[in-house]
Amino acid sequence: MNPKKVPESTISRLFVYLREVIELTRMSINTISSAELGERTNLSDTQVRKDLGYFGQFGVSGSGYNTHELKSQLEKILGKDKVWNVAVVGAGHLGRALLAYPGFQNHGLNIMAAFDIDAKKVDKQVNDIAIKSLDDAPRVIKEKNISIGIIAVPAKEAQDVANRLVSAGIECILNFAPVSLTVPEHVKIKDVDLSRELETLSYFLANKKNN
Amino acid sequence: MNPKKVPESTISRLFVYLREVIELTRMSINTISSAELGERTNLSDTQVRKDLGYFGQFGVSGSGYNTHELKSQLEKILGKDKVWNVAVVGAGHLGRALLAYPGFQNHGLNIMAAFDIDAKKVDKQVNDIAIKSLDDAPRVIKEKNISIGIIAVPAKEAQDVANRLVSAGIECILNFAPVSLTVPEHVKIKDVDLSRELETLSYFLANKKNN
DNA sequence: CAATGTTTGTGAATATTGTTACAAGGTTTT
DNA sequence: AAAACCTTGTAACAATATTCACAAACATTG
Repeated sequence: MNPKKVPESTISRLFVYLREVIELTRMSINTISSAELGERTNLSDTQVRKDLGYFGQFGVSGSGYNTHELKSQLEKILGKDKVWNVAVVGAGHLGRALLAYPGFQNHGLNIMAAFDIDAKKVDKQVNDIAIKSLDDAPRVIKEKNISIGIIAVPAKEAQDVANRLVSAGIECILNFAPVSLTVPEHVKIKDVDLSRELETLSYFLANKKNN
Repeated sequence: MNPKKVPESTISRLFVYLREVIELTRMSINTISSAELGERTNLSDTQVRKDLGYFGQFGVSGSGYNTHELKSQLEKILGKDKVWNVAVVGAGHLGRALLAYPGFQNHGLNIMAAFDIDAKKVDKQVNDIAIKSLDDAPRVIKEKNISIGIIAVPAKEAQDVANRLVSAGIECILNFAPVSLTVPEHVKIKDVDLSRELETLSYFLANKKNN
């Protein structure tokens, strides 16, 4: 299925292309060149072509890519036809923001459950989802066939939550806690560290001044 | 100040090391080897040494790194002695979660202002910060000497907001909107695209099944 | 329909990032 | 204080990722 190994950065960019191509089809633009698509996504034309090249030949020399075809090809490549069930652990500000975020549905991601250890939060309702005790997680994760877990708890508790999710059968984790989690080989983990992102910006600012 | 160009990924990892080293000093551990530090951060020992090597020689052959010294060196390198003022644009769920996030203060980041276009939200108070009209942004950004802007508005409005921030003098943008923004060369932009992160995970899941 | 202009797809060249290997320097043991 | 042991720092190497460059394919023009 993957003739040559595709870099993760390519996958990430494919989503960007798809987003743009969807916008183009909405605007009834039927054709786009790699150069234009690159311009719209702040990437080079070759980057666009090379990325797409991993998956076949969608373009037409002399005119470019048909946006409708490219859209459906990208959707197929990226598994947009599939739907995954997601659980959010941690019903603090961030967790609740995620529960309320409307974008997930459009991307084949169904938030099916939310968990917290705080008894005061348990059984409260956020956006049609009842917050459940973390102790119920193993059962609910299996019952509802959830395969993606989002960790939105404080750093201290994150490793424990990760362990519970993994032993409940979760295969992918999106981790918002600012710690390096240890998980078994087969579990895919992705860190989103907001402070770190901001701090990187502040490093950039600090060093800009020194020039 | 940068004898060799330092990869951004190195900078990002330095924050991870710092986080770990702070924890170590709290635990009164005074010395750590690159191997141990690597283990704690899920990185290789050489990676650790190479990253630190960009900035000088902090280690002692035979014993490792002094955690206290490493901590203060990293803090200096990463500009943790400096403080930056931040503005959040968009007071929806995400924007409010950011306003409520206690972590920023600890990282030399002061959220000084929040803006929204929705008149219903203007002048409401979130965590001691009054939400102001986006029209006030240029004035406030200059008055309060704000250099980092966080965009937490819907995709459609993001480019307009970016333009306003840039012309108000913002130098760094953390963008949560799922669009590719265009900004002048001198402005540093960082995208945090939650759907994209999750989608990458879902791509991973989709392709796992096919093996 | 030939001539000119575009644009793709991809090998080859380059650049960047990460890993290996090991000499040099420091620590601990006996 | 010699011997055995650890750990750093880095040069050489390997792996990845990106950019260049151009032939081949198609489109457009006169």
